[in-house]
Amino acid sequence: MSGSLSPAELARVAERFKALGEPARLRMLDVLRHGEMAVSELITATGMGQANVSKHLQILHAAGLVARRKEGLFVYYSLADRDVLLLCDIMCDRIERQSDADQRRFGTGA
Amino acid sequence: MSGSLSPAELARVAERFKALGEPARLRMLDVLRHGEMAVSELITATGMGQANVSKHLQILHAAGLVARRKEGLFVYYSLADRDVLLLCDIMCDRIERQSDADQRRFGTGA
DNA sequence: GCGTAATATACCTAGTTAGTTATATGGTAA
DNA sequence: TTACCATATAACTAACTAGGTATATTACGC
Repeated sequence: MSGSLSPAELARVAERFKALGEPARLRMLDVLRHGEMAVSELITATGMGQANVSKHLQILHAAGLVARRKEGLFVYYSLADRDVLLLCDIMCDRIERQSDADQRRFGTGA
Repeated sequence: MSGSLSPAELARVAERFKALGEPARLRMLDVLRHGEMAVSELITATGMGQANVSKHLQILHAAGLVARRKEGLFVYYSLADRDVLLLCDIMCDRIERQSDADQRRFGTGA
């Protein structure tokens, strides 16, 4: 965000943030922290439906957040790079800081 | 994203990413890089409708991405902290890197 | 008080999307 | 070939959302 982004650039950045803006997809990324996984493993790990998992994976892949590798019948997905987790970590830290601030502001009920 | 986030935590993180996943809101944040601004200034700077700007500001504020300060008739908004821009910068860097990679892969047409 | 300016909200419409079920695609094994 | 398995996609519904217009709220000056 160096200032004065073109509409096309804004749209691309927004697309990627939007891909992260869904609990189901964040959960899948969280699961993928443990390493590369086949779709069927993700289905088991998340408890989500097969078609739903597949669709979310397409969205994550289109956003460049996960990498894809085919091997026989199976398709293995993994985190595209460490920035993906960095983004989530920053966002989580923000939330922790704001939770702390809220507690300071409203008290913990002691 | 330290692994095994609760559904409530996932929802809160997703809410914040989703707030960033809209070109109009990214544009507003980009404009706010220049400093605190009243709503009317944002309307002028972005060319968006008044109700629309106001609604997007509520979303950004609910996500903790902008700070709000009232002064008389005016309400001034500003970036909540530098992490907001950091997130965008990381995402932009990702896009630049991937654009570079695409150019290397497909050629620049020289 | 009244009028007016700045912002927020209600309401509506059109477009989008998550989740589902059913089906298609691609690859393997017999 | 046929049967089967893993994944992707199509089609549908319900819920959500961006953007607009109209209205409400809030604070100021008179």
